[in-house]
Amino acid sequence: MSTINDVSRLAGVSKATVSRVLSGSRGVKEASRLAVLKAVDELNYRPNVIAQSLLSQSTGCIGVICAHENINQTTSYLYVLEKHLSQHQKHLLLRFANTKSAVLHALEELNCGLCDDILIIGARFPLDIDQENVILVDCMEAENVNSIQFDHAFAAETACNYLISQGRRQIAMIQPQGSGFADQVLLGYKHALEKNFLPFNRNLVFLEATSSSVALQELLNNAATLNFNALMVADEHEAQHIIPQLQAFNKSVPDDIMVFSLGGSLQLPGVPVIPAIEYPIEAMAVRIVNWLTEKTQDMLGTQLMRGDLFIPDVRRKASR
Amino acid sequence: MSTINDVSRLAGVSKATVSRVLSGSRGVKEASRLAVLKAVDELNYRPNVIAQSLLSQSTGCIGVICAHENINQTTSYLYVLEKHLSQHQKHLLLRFANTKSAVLHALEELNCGLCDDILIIGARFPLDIDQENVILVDCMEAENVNSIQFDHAFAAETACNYLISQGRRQIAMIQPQGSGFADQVLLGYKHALEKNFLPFNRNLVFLEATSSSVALQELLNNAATLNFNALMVADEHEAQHIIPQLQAFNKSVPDDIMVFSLGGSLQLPGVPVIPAIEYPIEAMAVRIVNWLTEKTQDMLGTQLMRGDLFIPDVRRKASR
DNA sequence: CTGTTAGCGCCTTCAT
DNA sequence: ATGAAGGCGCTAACAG
Repeated sequence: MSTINDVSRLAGVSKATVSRVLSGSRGVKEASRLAVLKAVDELNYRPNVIAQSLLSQSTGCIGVICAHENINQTTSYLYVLEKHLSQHQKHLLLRFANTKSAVLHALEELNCGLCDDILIIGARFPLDIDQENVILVDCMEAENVNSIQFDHAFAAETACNYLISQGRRQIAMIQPQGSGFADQVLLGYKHALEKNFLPFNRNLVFLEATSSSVALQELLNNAATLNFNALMVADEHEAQHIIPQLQAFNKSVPDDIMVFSLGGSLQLPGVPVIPAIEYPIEAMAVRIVNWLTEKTQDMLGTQLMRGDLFIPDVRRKASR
Repeated sequence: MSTINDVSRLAGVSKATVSRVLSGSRGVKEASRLAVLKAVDELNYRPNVIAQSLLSQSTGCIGVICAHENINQTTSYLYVLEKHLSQHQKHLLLRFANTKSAVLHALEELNCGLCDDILIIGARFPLDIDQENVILVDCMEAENVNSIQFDHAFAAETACNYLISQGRRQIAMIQPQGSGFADQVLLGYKHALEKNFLPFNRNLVFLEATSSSVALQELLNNAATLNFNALMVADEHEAQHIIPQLQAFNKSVPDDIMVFSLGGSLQLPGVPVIPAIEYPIEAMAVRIVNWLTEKTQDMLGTQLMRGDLFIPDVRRKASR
């Protein structure tokens, strides 16, 4: 790799002039400007970003630590994030970490000059971090200033309302252990019931379920008395586990039981499409990039991010 | 962030001594060693990797450009790669790029001092790159020295043999346009037929299919005469598109038609599990990391990577 | 054993 | 308009 010295020598000017030409060339004689450009082209010179980083004290690298349990959930995040970051000449440095210690370890490794800022996404365990350049996205227990959180109560309320509007008044709910949002979800769930003058049945609700399978079995064992006709689960992944089990018990989806995902739908080919709350990843990415570039407005933590209600289009079921 | 100067000042030694203590401290008086360590701890000092990189001319960053069409395919790659890379203190710099120009653009941006080496994964378009520090993984037309390629002919042959062993002698095949491996796959397919003394029926094979849907329709329209009972498709994604369409035509899978994926199975919950050729990602990651760290053995291009035959365990169908 | 010196490649004053 | 010099934070060679 050729350096600025090579260029300056070949062009017969000083390093300073080369630098000037390459960064907003103003106050440079046209002749030397051309000489520099020619030398640059000849040597195929590209300024070393590391040296620039050392000087500017910023690398343009954003560390992204994916703490989500199931990786498929993160894929769409990553794709959208990378798109927005690269549009702003920022680089995405990827890390996976499923436990608190793993996250902290990754944080340590990334946070020693390599990354300007760090995103932690989808952690389902408490994470007492309070660094200025770290922002938590969809993590639990983030009283931190820098965080983007989802409005799970609102999601649950919307979901209930939708289900009720579809004639489903016996709504069961399973939240896996350690989701971290059980109380918020329960709040929204209860709100919706209250507003619709429906009673709250404790036996329909499984918060902190060790196994969603077992919770489902318990629901099914009491199906005769509970008589539930809708089931809210945490995310698409859960839903796709649950649905075959319902079918195995001769419950058709959605006719007998409508399954609703509170955490987005993957919409992969081959899997049944179900109604869901879909969090606007694009909008989130925009908010993140804004914060990364502006750094002034701390509009991150001010308001919870609300998802959209996604309803499967039955007509398009078979099409691509 | 505190620098080595702060530490040396606080510890009352020179920068050099600090550096010595932190990197394989030998030949340092115990007293000053402890003083340095104390100062380091007090200031919470961590050496700036950028400055180190400038000196060592290597950043420990590996650029990974995902050129796969469908992102879900890349997720498992990324996860495994990141695991192996971070174990070797290397960082994964992620980029998505679906077109040749996008890949070249990303390459340009990553290849100016930021990344030591760059991986391009799953490009389905020709990519005439010949840089020492770039390695192509599962890309088409990689006569390049640095590449890991999959043995698609072997995969097709294995697939056919398996299908024939299952009593499926009328094997259809759909390869999407621009997969880049159509000829290799065809080779393996023909080999298997020959070795089993089966005739080759041109109408069963769709290479360079603009739309796999249309190809399937053509197959189904001629189902009476073709009478096919197996169908090989490029990957799981294709398979999950195809299967509902088969079912819509009252063909049951796998009873009437066994669908086989030549490019791995995602094994997501909710989607039917089908037989497939599964490429050993872990082994691939090991090979890649070996090359990145050793750089000596060019065992990358020497042999094609062969996949394993994956057969769904029917008994476990309903379990997690 | 330890401090001084000289750069890694770049950019930014400060003179000229 | 342009060159020389200094320094970003660190390490390696060279003296002591």
